[in-house]
Amino acid sequence: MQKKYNHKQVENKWPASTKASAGKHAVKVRQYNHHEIESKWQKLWLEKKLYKTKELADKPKYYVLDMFPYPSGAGLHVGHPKGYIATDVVARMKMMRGFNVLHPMGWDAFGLPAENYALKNKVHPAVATKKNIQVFKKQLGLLGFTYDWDREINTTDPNYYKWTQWIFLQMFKRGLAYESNEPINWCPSCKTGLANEDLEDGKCERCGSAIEQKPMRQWVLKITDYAERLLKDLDLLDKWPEPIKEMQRNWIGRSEGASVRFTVIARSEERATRQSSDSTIEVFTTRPDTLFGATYVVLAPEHKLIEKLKIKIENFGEVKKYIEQAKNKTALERTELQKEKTGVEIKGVKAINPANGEELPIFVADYVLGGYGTGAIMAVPAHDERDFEFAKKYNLPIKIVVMPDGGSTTAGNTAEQIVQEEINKILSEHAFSGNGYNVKSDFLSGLRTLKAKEKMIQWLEEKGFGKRQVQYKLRDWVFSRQRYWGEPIPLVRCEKCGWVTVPEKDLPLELPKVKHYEPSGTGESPLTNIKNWMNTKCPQCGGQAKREMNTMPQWAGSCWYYLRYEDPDNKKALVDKAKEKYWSPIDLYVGGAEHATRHLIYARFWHKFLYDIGAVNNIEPFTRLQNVGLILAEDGRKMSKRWNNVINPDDVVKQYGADAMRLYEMFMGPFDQPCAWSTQGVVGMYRFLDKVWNLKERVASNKKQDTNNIQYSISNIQVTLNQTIKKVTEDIENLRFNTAISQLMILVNEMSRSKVLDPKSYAILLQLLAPFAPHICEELWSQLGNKKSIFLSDWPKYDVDKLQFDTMKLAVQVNGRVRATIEVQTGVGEEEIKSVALVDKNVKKWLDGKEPKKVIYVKGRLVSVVV
RNA sequence: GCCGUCGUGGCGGAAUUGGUAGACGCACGGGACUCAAAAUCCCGCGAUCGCAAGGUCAUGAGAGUUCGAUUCUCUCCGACGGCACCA
Repeated sequence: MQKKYNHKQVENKWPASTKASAGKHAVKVRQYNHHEIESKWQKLWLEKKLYKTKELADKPKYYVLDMFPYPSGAGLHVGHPKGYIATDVVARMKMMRGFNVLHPMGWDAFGLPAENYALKNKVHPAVATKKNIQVFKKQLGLLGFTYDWDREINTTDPNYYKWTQWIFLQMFKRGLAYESNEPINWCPSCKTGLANEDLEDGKCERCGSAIEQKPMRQWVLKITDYAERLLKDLDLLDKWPEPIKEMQRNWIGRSEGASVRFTVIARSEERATRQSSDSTIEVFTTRPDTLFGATYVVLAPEHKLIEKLKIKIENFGEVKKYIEQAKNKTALERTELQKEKTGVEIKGVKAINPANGEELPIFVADYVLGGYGTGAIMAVPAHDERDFEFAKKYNLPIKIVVMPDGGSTTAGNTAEQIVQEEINKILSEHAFSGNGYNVKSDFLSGLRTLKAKEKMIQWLEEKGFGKRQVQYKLRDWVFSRQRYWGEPIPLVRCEKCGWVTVPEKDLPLELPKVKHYEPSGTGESPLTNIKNWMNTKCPQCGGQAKREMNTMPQWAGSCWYYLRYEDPDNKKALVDKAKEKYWSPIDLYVGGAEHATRHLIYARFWHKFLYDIGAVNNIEPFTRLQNVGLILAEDGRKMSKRWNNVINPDDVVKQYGADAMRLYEMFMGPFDQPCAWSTQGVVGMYRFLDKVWNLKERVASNKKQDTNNIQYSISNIQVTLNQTIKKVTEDIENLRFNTAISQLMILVNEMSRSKVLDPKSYAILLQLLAPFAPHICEELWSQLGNKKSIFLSDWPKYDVDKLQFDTMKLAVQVNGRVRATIEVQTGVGEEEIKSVALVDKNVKKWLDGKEPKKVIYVKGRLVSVVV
């Protein structure tokens, strides 16, 4: 792109006092005026459309993206832009390195917080959102980002959510969206159902209320169908932080094991007769090798078998009472009460252990979860801590079938006493849940745990008692919200046809504009009150029908937004045209680690689905992921209105300038680590920029008498300059901004020490600094006489031959301690260096006449002498 | 409880991945300039002994490998983050 600046608008005034020979105490020109420079260039960049992005065939593309913000009512604090600054630095450097860069921005504006804010302040969410976006946009504008605002997106724009709805429809058509009536997490304060991912310690992630379990009609997305791929493909993401991948692995929670069927019989205690029942209990276990140690079976309170066995159960009243109690516990209570396990025996029925035919008692207990596995377990108290606790409390038998390794015995001929000893040891405190070898296990006895598992699975499969099975902790995604401010779900309920999709041509299905949108709390969406919207015709048969009244959750819009930036006109049906994707996948994605198991899982899920239907051409959306470390307040706490410690970026920009603030946020520490704000730190950056500004006085003019000095300056500075080009380039690529800046400071310090400075070196400094401090560098660049923007210039390259000085200093160690420093010519060979080191007088002193045993030379570093 | 990350001056943090620990910045101390202050510039700045040259001790604690460890191994202590009755 060949853009030219109109320099009529830019006065290149050199300070009157500019003199190449700045004397020792020459009066300094005052600091640079950041107000003037920053607003001037922000305006010019915009006017000249420096950031206008186009698909170009002749340049490699680079797509760098921030997790787009939620435009809250509170505005930005200094922590928000940290990630945006980083992507901006990378974007600017990539631009200068010849890449065609896309660095867009948009708004994730649907969802609970926006709606709650609107309710509280008695404004319509649409109005509040619009206003908040304006504030955010203005604040971001002050920081001089490279956004192409022509590509701005907003998830609440019907033109946008048309495609959110479209994707939902595709999922529905392929059976990935289903209706369910299972109990779900219900927030009594937000008055809506929530997904597992929306909870924090059993509380609502948003408002902190205790979550209840409530059966409710809801739409659920079958993310579990993708569990295996979501897990496996993590291995492909070699540019993701390992901790984030680990968090996703844990969240998906894959475990291998077996499902085992226990036959249920009816046995009355008085009559001791055994009647068959046509029921079985299926359990999931990761330890099929311990099947011989099972001493009872437990059903979750939600287990359907209980109702089915009703007439056979002798103490049904008692059982029912327990189930009711369990139901009334909130998720929080259920986990908080884990110290004390409770349960009730279901009398009149027994389960048959398929391995040995033993009759086992059946319990109902809420330490078994209804939502995981089959909602039933075989209890092996000797080898599971929870079963152990429960068995102790209810005096149930504990049978040891696995022995820990070690001891003098070999598998197969275990001495009875040793076994008994181990048993006593184990039974005194804990279950033994580790691996070992089997005992008292019939055909498994003597086998090591891994082999025993395999053998048992084989046996179960042969006999038809069970099979190999994989389980995930990941649950399907509860996708409907009983709230107003979200995308309407494009489904219609017809009395005859059942659920029918809204035809694609009728999308977007717009959210009706209403006055009252308070949540009803009944489990129905507030949209229910809008009768003329709710009642509609069936698109299939034309009969009476009603719309789905729930809306989509906050995360829906952010699942695919990165694709929307591809399309500046917001018109094309780009979600279904894989081949037209120019920018995807994202080369660098930056955002907070708190999204590890929410947005980043949901988005990967949707992306894989879009891949399956041919809408995108790669299986992972985010090639490289980088986490931003939180900025804490000066007092070390989180920035919050509550603590009154929030720092507003507008104030910082006003006082010290956007460049100083950008520089400081990149310098404060390793990018991904949390760090406390320091206003003094910003002052330091301001001083640094001031130094850079004042350096221009030393840039030699064309006066002849400076020629010698320039030569001197060039040779003196060029090693540092080349080192700096190398380091800054590599550091920005690796997102190690703090060390890049410190290297720039080293260069500037050196330049300040020199009396004159050649314009070329100065220009290179400006180019290297420009991604961090774009305004001041652009200004100084233009003052050097450049007509084109510094960001259209080519990124400097370093000269490999000029990375080292002519001589190098080496440390000499004697027995591991540094005793001397020698200076040698760079090209000198190893043997010569060693002999130079050995004749050094300090080295001789420490050798004390002894002969060195060994002399080690580490290239360019040191010589180590061992005596 | 399980998984992960991390412990370096008064503070934020560097350290080429096993090679002179403390780069760079902040704070602090001294000096120059000034009537004075601010700003700016110069010098100093881990602890300790010494007038000095220089020595000794120092990267959470303890051990180990090595000529040499902030870096690798083991044990322990502490902080932060995630998950949590997931069978």
